Amino acid sequence: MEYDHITRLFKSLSDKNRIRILKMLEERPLCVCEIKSILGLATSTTSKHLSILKDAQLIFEQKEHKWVNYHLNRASQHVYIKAILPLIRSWLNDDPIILKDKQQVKNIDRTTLCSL
Amino acid sequence: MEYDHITRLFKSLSDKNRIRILKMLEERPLCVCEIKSILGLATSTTSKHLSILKDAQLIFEQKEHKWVNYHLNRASQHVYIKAILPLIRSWLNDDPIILKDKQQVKNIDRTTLCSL
DNA sequence: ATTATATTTCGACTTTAAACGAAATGAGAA
DNA sequence: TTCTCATTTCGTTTAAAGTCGAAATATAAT
Repeated sequence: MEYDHITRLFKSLSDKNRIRILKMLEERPLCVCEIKSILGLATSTTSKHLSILKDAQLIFEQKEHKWVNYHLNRASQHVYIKAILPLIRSWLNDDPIILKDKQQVKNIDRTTLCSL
Repeated sequence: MEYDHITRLFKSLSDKNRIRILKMLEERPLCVCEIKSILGLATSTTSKHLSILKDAQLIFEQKEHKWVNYHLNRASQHVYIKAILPLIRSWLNDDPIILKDKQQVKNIDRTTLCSL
């Protein structure tokens, strides 16, 4: 059923932490431990959120050295993703939490951050 | 928080019965008992789904005689609704379940349907 | 190979959501 | 007012989702 895709996509977008992740990824690709420390969640929880976003094809992963970088799937040819990502991109850009998250993305350094 | 609106909107879209309701409402306004009999759900469940879609501002209600008609909120000036409704409108139009639902919307008569 | 570390998977717990039937509400009709 | 009937609200049950910590996996550095 085609609308199983759609409900899964919308479900992946129905959690505030996942929206925050997507907005952070607009700045640059991020690894799990960077996202985890900005959101203040457990590593396992963060990983789960990322797998949900990946299943919905909103993001993809790319291994680099010892990290797994997650990227926004901007080049997707999937009709739903092509429609939704620009909407997310245009929304929430004045939200204080989103602004703070993005600022942190600019300031953090994963090499010092992740070895805790 | 602004993204509470967004997550509530996406959550309202993350259920297949609510997607079916929105697609049915593209045909014409419907009352609870019409929707209930097409979806095959209990009246109370159907009413709950409608209240969730109403809270998300995707639909609105209008009382007429003894029925409550639910309408797609096509004239909404809300930026999220203005963006999402046309997407839903353009999606799923070849899905067999959606097609069957819309056909039923054309054929049913609420006066005989609802007095059971 | 062994160690270190980033991430995922697993198991448990808590919260939230979907579903139903029954009872309450509210708006015509008699 | 009283009755009828469409809808909503309430209480309960079941299923799904979010969270954590611990264990397992995978990969880089020593």
